[in-house]
Amino acid sequence: FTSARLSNLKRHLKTHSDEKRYLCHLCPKAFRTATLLHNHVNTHTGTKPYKCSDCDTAFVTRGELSRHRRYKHTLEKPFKCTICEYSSVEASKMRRHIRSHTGERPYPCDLCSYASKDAYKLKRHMLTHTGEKRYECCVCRARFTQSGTMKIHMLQKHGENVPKHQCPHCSTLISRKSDLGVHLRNLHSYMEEAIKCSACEAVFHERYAFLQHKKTHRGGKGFKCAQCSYTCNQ
DNA sequence: GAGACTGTCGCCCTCTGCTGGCAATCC
DNA sequence: AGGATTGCCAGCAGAGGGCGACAGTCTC
Ligand SMILES: [Zn+2]
Ligand SMILES: [Zn+2]
Ligand SMILES: [Zn+2]
Ligand SMILES: [Zn+2]
Ligand SMILES: [Zn+2]
Repeated sequence: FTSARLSNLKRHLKTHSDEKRYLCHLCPKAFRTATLLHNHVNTHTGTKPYKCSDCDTAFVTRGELSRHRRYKHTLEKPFKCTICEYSSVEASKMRRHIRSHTGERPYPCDLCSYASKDAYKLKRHMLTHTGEKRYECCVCRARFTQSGTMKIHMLQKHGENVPKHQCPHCSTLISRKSDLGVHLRNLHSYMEEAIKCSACEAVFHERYAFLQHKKTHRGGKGFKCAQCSYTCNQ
């Protein structure tokens, strides 16, 4: 702790020494100031004097209520990113966001070369070293490392009449959206170097069109050379 | 002193989307 | 029969939202 004024330092030192003269009568905890004790007692009694007028949540302090109202109701976001359109309610969120532009990674892992842009991702990453799987499917008891992974397991394995994703370029139906992305990249993206059909002179820049074309050589209508792979349709 | 207000740190949650092993399918 | 292909799947990282708590300051 550092401070420009000696008086502040003296006051700060008190926080280390004769602290916690205010005792909670409902539990063993103690506090430095009456206000802190008061707020703590409110957590026992559930007393939250500041009620939101637009929903039924309530808070211990006025500041918490006003932040809540910015998040949920007024959507006022005072902190604006100078690089993109993002804005945030809290300054710390903006600092965190800026790192997604700069790529700065201040949270290195002690056990591998990974470094994270925020504390939460590092903490989550550490679970990969311990092997902990803290989420369990309540139906089949399978375990997962992240809650979102379990959620999609629940949906895909135990869900009923889950809609699949229709590929916009062919008739394939795919369960997961991200797997449709893989499908699109593999079969429906433009390829710089063309593929030539081994049975004719046709040339393609899209894998799906190439595979569709190859099927036209099948079905017994073609004439196939017995010595090599040459075929033709006439 | 006791509140009120502000700025900050930290915890934990969700939504999102890519990766690579695996097993089913196809030819 | 056997290799190539490809959706299924869990693992795992990117980004952002919401709240609890507290230190410092100011006002009364
Ligand atoms: Zn509200
Ligand atoms: Zn930005
Ligand atoms: Zn690591
Ligand atoms: Zn399950
Ligand atoms: Zn398709």
